[in-house]
Formats: sequence, C-alpha cells, structure tokens
Amino acid sequence: MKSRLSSFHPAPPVNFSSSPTFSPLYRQIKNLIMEQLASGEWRPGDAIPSEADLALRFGVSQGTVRKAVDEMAMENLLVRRQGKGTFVATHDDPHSFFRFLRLAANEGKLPVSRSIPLECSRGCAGAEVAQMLGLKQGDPIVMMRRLLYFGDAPVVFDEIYLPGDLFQDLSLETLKESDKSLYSLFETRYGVRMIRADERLFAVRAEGIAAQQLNVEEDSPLLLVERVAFTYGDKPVEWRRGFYLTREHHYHNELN
Amino acid sequence: MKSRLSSFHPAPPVNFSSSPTFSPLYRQIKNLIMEQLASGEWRPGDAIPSEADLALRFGVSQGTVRKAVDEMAMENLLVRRQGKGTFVATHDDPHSFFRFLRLAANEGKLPVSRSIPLECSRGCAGAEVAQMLGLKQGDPIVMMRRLLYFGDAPVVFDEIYLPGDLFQDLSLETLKESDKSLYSLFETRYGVRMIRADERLFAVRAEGIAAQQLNVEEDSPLLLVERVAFTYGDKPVEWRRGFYLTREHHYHNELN
DNA sequence: CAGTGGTCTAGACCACCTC
DNA sequence: AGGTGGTCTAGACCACTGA
Repeated sequence: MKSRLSSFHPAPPVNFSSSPTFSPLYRQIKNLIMEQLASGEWRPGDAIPSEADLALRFGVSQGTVRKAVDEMAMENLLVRRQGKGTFVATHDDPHSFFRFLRLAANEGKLPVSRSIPLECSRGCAGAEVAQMLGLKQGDPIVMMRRLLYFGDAPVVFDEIYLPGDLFQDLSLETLKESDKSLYSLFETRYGVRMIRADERLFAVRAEGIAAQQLNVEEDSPLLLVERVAFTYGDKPVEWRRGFYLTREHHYHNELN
Repeated sequence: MKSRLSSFHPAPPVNFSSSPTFSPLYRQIKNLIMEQLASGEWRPGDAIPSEADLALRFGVSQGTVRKAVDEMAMENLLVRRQGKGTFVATHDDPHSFFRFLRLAANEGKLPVSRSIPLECSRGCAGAEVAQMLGLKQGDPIVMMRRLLYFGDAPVVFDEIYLPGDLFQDLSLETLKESDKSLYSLFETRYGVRMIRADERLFAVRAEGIAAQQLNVEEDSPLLLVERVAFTYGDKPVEWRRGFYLTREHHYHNELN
C-alpha cells in the first residue's frame, strides 16, 4: 500500500491507487496516533497536539485528522474537550470508574465502594492462565485476590492474574497503600493501560473462599464474570474471575 | 430555537444564534429522519433517499446529511452499503440475529437454534409488568413462554410480556407458524421495531417451570436476564425474563 | 483576546454496485 | 455509464475555555 505519511515529516500529496490493502488516509493517521499512545510518547491524562498542529505535522487537512480523532474518541482512547484540547483517556478519571464495572444497585444509587486487597502472590503460569494471557506455561505471573465492598456489604470477590514481568514490584503492600482503582494504579505505576475487555458470564454455585468472603452459604448462586483485558495492540494483560453477589445488585448491560 | 428546516421544504440558510437550546443542524436532520422512521414512512429493509437527495430536500449540504446518517448508522438504526444506498435496519437480516442475544458457546461455534413456543395468553398487567412497560395496572397484556434450543439441548427459557394493544392477534399459532426470529416477527407483522434494550443479570436458583423446561435440578444455578426493550422514542414495548443455562454456554459481553 | 474543538459548506475525486 | 456511499480538501464561522 502506498503511503504519503511518515511520522512527523510532511510528504507530497500522493494518494491511494486501487491497491488490494487500501486503507484510507484517516486510518493511517489513526494508526500513527495509536503508535504514539502505545509507545508512551503521549501519556494518559496528557493533552495531545491540536488538530491544526497534527494536520500540519502529518501533511493532511484538519478534516482528515478530525475523522481519525473522532474514531479514537468513540473507542474511549481519547477524550475531546471543547475549547481545551484533546486528551489521552485515563482510568484515573473517576468518571470512567464504571467503564469496566457493569455493576448497579437494584434500587437507588450505588453506594461508595471500597476495594479490600486480601492477598498477592507470585508463581508460574499454569496451562489455563498461560493461554488466557498469551504466555508460556511456567512464565512468571502475579495472582491477587480482593473484595469489593459497596456500603457495608461485600459484593464482588475477584481473583486476578497478571503477567509477572509487567508488574515487577506489585505486592500486597502496594495494593493496600493505593487509594485509586486498580486500573488507575496499573496505569500510573506500571504504565499498563487497559483499553478493552472481553467478559464471559456464568451462573455458578458458591464454594470455598468465594463463599466465605462474600459471606454466603455454599451452593448459593453467584454470578461468575470471567474477564480478559487488553492493552494497546490487543495484547492480553489481565485475566480475572469475579464472583458477584446478585442479591441487592446486578450486572447491568445496555444493548444497542 | 431557530430552525431552517421544515420537512421536505427547502428553507433559507438561516442558522443558529446563541440560543440556550442550541442543537446543531445535523442533529435536526437526524430528528427529521428519525420521525420518518417512527412514522413508518420508511420501513425496515427499505432504502432511504440518497444523501444528495436528502441534502436537497432539507436544504443543507451533503456533508451535514452525512453526519446525521453516520450517527444513525452507529446506533444501528440505518445500514450503509457502498454503491447501493442507505437502508433502514431490520431484524429480518440474519446477520443481526445476535444483536440482542449475547449468547456464545464455551467452545466452538454456536450450533443452529430453534425457538419452541410453549404458551401464549392474554391478561391484565400487574404492578410490576405495568411499571416496566409504562402501562397502568389492569391494561391488557400478552404473556408468552418459549424455549430456545441450541443443537439438541434447551439453553434459554423466556417469559415475555407485551402490551396487548400493540399485538392484537398474537397467539400460540402465530408463533408456531413463524420461522423468523421473534423481533423479526414483531417488526414485519406488528410494525413494532426494537431498537434498544436494557438488561439486568442475576444468578438465581432454578425452580418451577424454568427448571423443568431446561431439564435441570431445582436449585441449580441459572443466569437470569431481565430485559426491557424499547422502540422509537424510547418507548418500552417488551419486558422479558430469560433463564440461561450456563453450562456449555455463556453470556458474552465486550467492554470498550 | 487567542487558541481549542465543533459545525457547515462546496467541490473534487475514488470505490463499489447495477444496468 | 450513471448512481450510490466513502474520502479528502480548503475555508468560513461558531462555541467554549482560560489568561
């Protein structure tokens, strides 16, 4: 495929021919911006250059940059703020706390939440975790467990698996000291930003530690939410099993 | 708010002032198109006029129409097909069968499905149903039950409540004769098109008819999916409780 | 006030479909 | 060949923000 783009070096107005792998200009721009994000050049919370600026750098019209940014804003990678600029999306923003937590109260508003870390240990990936995280068996991993309280009651028990090499110094102390959300911590401390996730939901019987921690009888029904979360480049970087107590709460989903 | 638009009558190029309820032109266009859809002027599956045509009728530029249509395509109200035209989205399209059914097989592809209607009766809305459907208690409703098979096994047991006045002649025979999906039937036969839905998920114990029909022991865990579906104008027109057997299958959700 | 994103226009050309 | 949606441009002006 022909390209008139080289990062930050204006190029002549050549354009696409009828090539089999045709990709419109704005998509090439989008990819360039994506690379800047993935490389950490522009960090979460930062403002990226103005549309006019980007148009100049890339040697395209502002409308083309605009379309690229539009798509990325739609995908929650960027956030536009009129009059101020365009910013790299961040989990630090309390507004985006519920982007990956589809939990709601059956009645009324969801009370404030607390995350209680229970344990954090290191080990080697078994077959299942290795497959989910795209690792080899035996690769180092981190496993952690935690409890989510809403109001006075525990509602979610999470078991979380992470690639060990990306989260070198993650420990129970680190988790306890942090007052941010988990993804916010991952982002600021480890430079790992979650941008997408796949969830599989099952109804299961409560057993073992999940039943204990959620303070329910064995064999009570629990909602099991298995999640694989991805960072830039569709790279899986978290596998999680969450047990949700759906008595006063539920998993909320909007279908369009 | 000023408007230069009157349906299908070109107007002078007046534009917005700094009014408190400012709405951009393309949004006004969008609303006009929406009205055509809601009124049944343009029916599911139909082609709507070309962008150039619409631009002429509305007295705006093609780019403005384009932006309106873009948004509606994003919301699955319209479907664009390059070289052919823009069409009103329809549930008749087998491709959109899974738009409102987030069910997937744990392994492999989902086998073909069959819908088995079990019963269909008329009655009066109780408090809960009335509230969900925006009716008054005692208003006529239709209740139906059905079973969804995937391959040889029943996987979903649905209990569905509809406003009686919108589905006058809906009966068990009607359901048995139809080989389409439910929403497809609603659309073609009753002119009721679902465009959006809210779902609440719970893990519950199997009991009564749901346990029988899904062929599981009482107290087995089942995934309960409560859905309110809306048609144009955010009018609720269906309330549904679906019991999902999540052994070989799961509820799949993608978070962005 | 200057700088940012947001809207709107008019026109050119490309890619895809159908006749 | 003619129609449709898809891309790209250049330029004008509006709305919002903050110094």
